[in-house]
Amino acid sequence: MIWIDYTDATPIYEQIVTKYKNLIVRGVLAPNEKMPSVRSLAMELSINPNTIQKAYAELERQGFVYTVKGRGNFVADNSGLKEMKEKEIIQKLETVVVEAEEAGVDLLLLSRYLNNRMDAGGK
Amino acid sequence: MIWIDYTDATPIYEQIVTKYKNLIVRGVLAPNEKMPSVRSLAMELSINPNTIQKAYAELERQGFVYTVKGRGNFVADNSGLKEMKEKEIIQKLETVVVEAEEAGVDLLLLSRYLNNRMDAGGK
DNA sequence: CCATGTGTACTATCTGTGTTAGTACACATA
DNA sequence: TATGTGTACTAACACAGATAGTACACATGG
Repeated sequence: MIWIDYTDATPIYEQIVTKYKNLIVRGVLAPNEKMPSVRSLAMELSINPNTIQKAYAELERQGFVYTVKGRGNFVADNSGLKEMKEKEIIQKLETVVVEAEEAGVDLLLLSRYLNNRMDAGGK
Repeated sequence: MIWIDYTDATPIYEQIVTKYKNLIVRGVLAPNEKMPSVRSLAMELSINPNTIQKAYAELERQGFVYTVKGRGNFVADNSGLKEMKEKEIIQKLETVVVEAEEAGVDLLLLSRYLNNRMDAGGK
């Protein structure tokens, strides 16, 4: 279902968090669907169970999954998750905008890039 | 001239690199103008000279300053620096765009935010 | 009841990065 | 010659990420 990019400096547990958030927000994983167990996912990805545990704890903290002791982790049923993810992305966009402003780069440059990018993606 | 934000998780030397790149690109620092010495800037910011050295080495590596041994660091004279900074920012925007796509978030959301942001900034 | 699978909580260890501290040396200039 | 400059080291510390191993509590199906 997911994979790890070892050429990416992003910590493994963060990659797992991001990828599962995307799967959940896109609806690939249905609400209340069971997540892979900590041990099985660790086996599948060939990484340490503690790292999976850390990722799951973060997913739960952010409200994307809920945990039932002795049974496993399950996808949360929350229509607000997509909106949360959208706000997260807008926040990152804002960070880029601020950096552009501080460098004296015209935001029109970003706007043009984004528009071209949308045309290219929707072809 | 610059300051360090200790509430920011970004490493000190990276903050210094980013801030001086902005000052140079904006023309606040003129080409061939002398940069603060490693030791004096370390004193001014109350941080270790080695950290400044690391920042200056990075600035030189990226072509924003040049070094004359025994004399100091000086702002590079290169009209392409602004374009380099622009490409760097576009690259960060692209990263956000990819994350949006992976989460199934409509790029129109980003475009609308950016346009509103430009109107607000240009008031 | 019991074996198994589950989450959870520890401790210990290793690695890499960021930072500080201290020393030393070569070069440029007044 | 004294001072200011960049540069190159080594050592030490703190922290984050990751691994390894162990242990315990809970849920479920036989």
